[in-house]
Amino acid sequence: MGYGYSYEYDSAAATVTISNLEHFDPVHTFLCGQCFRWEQEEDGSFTGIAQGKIINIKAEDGKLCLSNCSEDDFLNFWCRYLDLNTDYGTIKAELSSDDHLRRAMDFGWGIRLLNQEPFECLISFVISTQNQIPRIKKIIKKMCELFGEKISFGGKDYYTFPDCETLASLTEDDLAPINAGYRTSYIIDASRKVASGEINLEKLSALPTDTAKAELMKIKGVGPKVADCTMLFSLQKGDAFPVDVWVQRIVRELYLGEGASLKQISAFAKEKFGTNSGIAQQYLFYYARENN
DNA sequence: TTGCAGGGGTCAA
DNA sequence: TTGACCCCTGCA
Repeated sequence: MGYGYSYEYDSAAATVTISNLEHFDPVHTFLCGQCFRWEQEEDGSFTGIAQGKIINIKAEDGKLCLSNCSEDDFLNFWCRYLDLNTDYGTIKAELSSDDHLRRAMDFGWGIRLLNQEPFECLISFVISTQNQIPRIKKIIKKMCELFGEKISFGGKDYYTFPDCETLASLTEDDLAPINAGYRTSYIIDASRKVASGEINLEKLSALPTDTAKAELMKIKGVGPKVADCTMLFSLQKGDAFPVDVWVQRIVRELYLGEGASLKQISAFAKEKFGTNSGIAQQYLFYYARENN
């Protein structure tokens, strides 16, 4: 592979075991706030669904174990989803010239930026506005239960994220049971714009970040923060720097002082972290949130 | 028990 | 630039 790690596939157990993988920790990666649907199990492992596939990921003895995973799915999907072929060693070396960031990276050393599915990511962050994580998760879960497809795994039922056509066909009344409040109309607007092709999420990935951002912000309920999150977590825009209250707090405290405006914070990130802004944001965000 | 503030922002005026 | 906002939770 050329990225330091190697893997073994056990076809009888449908398990991929990855060895010598650095800079990856499931707890850091799945709980750093970039995703809402990876569930932590009692044994500390995580179960998640993407592309209609469900796997369990467990870190053990320095190895990473992917259960319910075919070799084909690993190579063609999960590898990219988990961002395993990005060289985090080099990125971290570049960022570590900054003392604050080095401390944040020591703390959240195992964060990787997932390459999530764009539509799910977009809707999830539309739901996240002016909301707290437990409620965000609850709303998304309910939406998947009502409008996704059921998949059984390990004796439990899981649900896929609904596709844009399904959500686009719904009314606000249909969505009332998920209790998303005023975000309900945003969900419908976003779904209809994607389903109709007015917004082509896959194509946005190839556009310059500013252009893609402006496109996304044509959707109701999508402002600068939601657009940045969607681009960073699902459209491979590593230079996107989502500024939420936590990032505002920590950037003001560590770098710019109390008076810094939102605009100044964005400009600061662009200048200081450049193409690595997104990953820098995740380390800072996780560090700020876990340590208040 | 009840009431109130505030939350991973965004919209509309 | 400034309130209002659905709903939920934590805390007097």
